Amino acid sequence: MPEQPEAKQPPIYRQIAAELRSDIQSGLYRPGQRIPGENKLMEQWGVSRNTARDALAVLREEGLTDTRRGAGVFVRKFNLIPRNAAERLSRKHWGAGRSMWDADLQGRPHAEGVDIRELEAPERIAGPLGVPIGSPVLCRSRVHRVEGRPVQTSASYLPAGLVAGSRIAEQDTGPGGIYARLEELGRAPERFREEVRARMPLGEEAKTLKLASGTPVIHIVRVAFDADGVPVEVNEMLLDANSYLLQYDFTS
Amino acid sequence: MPEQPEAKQPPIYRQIAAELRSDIQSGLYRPGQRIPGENKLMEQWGVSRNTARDALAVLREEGLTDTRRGAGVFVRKFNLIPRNAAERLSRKHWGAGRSMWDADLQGRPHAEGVDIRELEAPERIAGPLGVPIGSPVLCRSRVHRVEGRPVQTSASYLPAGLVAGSRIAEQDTGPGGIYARLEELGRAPERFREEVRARMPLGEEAKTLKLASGTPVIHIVRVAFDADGVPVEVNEMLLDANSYLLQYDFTS
DNA sequence: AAGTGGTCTAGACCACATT
DNA sequence: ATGTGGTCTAGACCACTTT
Repeated sequence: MPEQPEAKQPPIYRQIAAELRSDIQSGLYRPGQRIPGENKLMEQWGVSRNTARDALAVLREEGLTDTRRGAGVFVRKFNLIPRNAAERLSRKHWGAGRSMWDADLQGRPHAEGVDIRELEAPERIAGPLGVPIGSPVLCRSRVHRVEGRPVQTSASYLPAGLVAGSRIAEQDTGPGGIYARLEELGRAPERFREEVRARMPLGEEAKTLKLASGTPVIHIVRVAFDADGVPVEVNEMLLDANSYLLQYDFTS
Repeated sequence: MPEQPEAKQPPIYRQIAAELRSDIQSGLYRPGQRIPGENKLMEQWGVSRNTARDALAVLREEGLTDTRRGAGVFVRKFNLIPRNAAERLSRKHWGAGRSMWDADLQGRPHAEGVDIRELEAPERIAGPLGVPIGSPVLCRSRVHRVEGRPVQTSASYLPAGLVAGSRIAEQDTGPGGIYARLEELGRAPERFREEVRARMPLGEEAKTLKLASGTPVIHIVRVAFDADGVPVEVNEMLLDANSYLLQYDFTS
């Protein structure tokens, strides 16, 4: 009698991961709750430390768990900040003297310090901004925080010639922010384009956003155009993907 | 003389990863090119296999490299498909009898097989679609491919009552697709909202999209509203984040 | 046949958090 | 003080790809 070829089993560490995953998704382990760690898995499954680690690494890379050294492995909690692009940038927001950032948080606290410098436009900025590579641009960069936790970095680039002498180059840009100032210069932004990518953070990015592993970043490049269709600002943002829900409205 | 406290070095595997990363970003290793593998790193750095593996795992999780068993580790190539939401869904596209999918690819080939079934609306669909949980909906799901490579899964949900008897429930929905059929029913989509998240794929998702590890997915839920603001369709999509560049245009 | 990455064991020591 | 995860070694065998 010919032997039935056994269906090839996945490796042990994936079996362990699969069981833990389904226990999380079934709600057996709830968000914030602790799941079996390396030592427990070594016992329960009779595997070595590295194999148990491999299993836990799968879940960590899937973003399902947070590991805290010395404490254990915990089911991750999510807390999405809705970010409606059109609403944030509608004239009534900056026209009324509020900052765009307020729109996201609906009044929640946020600390910030703006770094302002003039530099030579790198290629990825010069292109969308419609200026020659290396030409002088003003860069306003900052880290956005929610309850002390960094969730986004952003850098706003404007042609140096455009903003020279305006409050845009100052720490406090005044009521309505840079868009209100651009309007005073007769270059109010009319149209926007956002380009959105998602990828894993590089070493440095993960550090500044304090990202747990298994957390992607959302990379947004927004170009603001004035009434003549001329770019006036390029804003490059990096968002903690576990903290954001992007919303885009449009019509046919 | 008091000793200067040595700046704590990062672990070896991170040092190795950092060097390889900068060699990739500096262009020393170009996309598609092979980088030192486990055995090479064991030699060069005098470390054990697992430590070399840990270093390569960092790059893999950052999405910088692809590893091919038996072949080696290679710098990843990117090939972004631009996806302009508004353009895809503009009336002139489906009005002219073309499928939305064509807009992305500009004529590039794509195979597809649509799976059609009626099921009870799960919570995450029923909510946006504005129907009770468990009520009957038609689901049209498929895998989108570019040059044979799966890059997206999508599932379109419509209230069963709305589409009963129309070609929407058939394999071939006819010229202009389901949106043209909805228009014939007097329920043409007027307004859309897309909600965009990014996260790591779960085990099954990674399999169907054939995702290399270190590749996030972009999760889009699009709701289409008719002229009265009533939802007529919910489309849930999962995109290979390494294959897509999303574009959104809007005005202030 | 030779080389590559994938899985796994059995130990060890460390840094950190909790008790 | 104890337990946790983080790093690392030194082996081993396997599956796969390339030559």
